Amino acid sequence: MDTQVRNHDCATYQNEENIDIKKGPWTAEEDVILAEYVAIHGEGRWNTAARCAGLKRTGKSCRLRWLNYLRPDIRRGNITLQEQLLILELHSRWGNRWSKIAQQLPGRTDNEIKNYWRTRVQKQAKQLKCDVNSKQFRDSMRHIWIPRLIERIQAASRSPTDQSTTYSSYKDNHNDIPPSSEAVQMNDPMIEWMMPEPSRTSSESLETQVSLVSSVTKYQNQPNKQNLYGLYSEEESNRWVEMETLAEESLDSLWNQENIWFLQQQLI
DNA sequence: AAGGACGCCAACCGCAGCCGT
DNA sequence: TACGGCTGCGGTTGGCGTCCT
Repeated sequence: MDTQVRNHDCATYQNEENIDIKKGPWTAEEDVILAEYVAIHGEGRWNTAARCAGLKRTGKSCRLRWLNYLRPDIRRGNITLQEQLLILELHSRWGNRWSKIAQQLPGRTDNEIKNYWRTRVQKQAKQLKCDVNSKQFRDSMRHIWIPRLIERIQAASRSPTDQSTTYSSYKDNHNDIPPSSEAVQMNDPMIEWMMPEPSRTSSESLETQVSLVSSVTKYQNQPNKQNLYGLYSEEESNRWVEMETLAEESLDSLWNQENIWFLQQQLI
């Protein structure tokens, strides 16, 4: 295979390049050819790579295959709870900037995060009968999903065998988190505390970017402890309660046994 | 057992920005 | 400055596997 990469007549192939560009799934042989080419010549210059490696693919296709599949530091497996939390947080800040979000999750690709968002998160929005970019959905994410996600991570870190001990008590003490029209601004302190410090670099680990314990502490120390449902009209309050119930019901599908298993493995 | 519905994910497409000539 | 090639990004699609009836 190595000789196939090195000895291919690049100039000859250039003359044939438009004859039959291959599309569709990559074969194992193509993977080996591309991986060996990159190992020798490095990343970049993908059109040249496609030609000189003898791959009947476009440069774009080669780049995508390398970045999303062949790269040695690709992280396989389910999105973990911490990663889910970070994705939710970063998306609330940056929107559909998948590559930027992916930079904060080592080993994850923008494609993977994009797929995760579309298949999991947008599904939740659909179940809540609201648009994924709507204020309602952002509210439910910020006030229900993210706190509960943090709670689950905390619970897992406390007791790997007990995943459900504390959120109900947390809710009992924090049923005062209705949305307000001003509360969902991107510079809202409620969002800010969840974000990595601006001075931190993308090379820092996931764990250092999101201090989960301090996050929960800050969240629980929010000054507004009164039942703010009373500040809203009956219709608005009913809508919020309905949305919260729906979110609670649909939330469980966001995490699965694999995530719990992963967390447990981290704690062993 | 069969087939239709659904979810997931790899891969493609179009576009924009950058850079060298 | 204009142009063409390359790269990267976000949106979309199609195929495959699983689930459900």
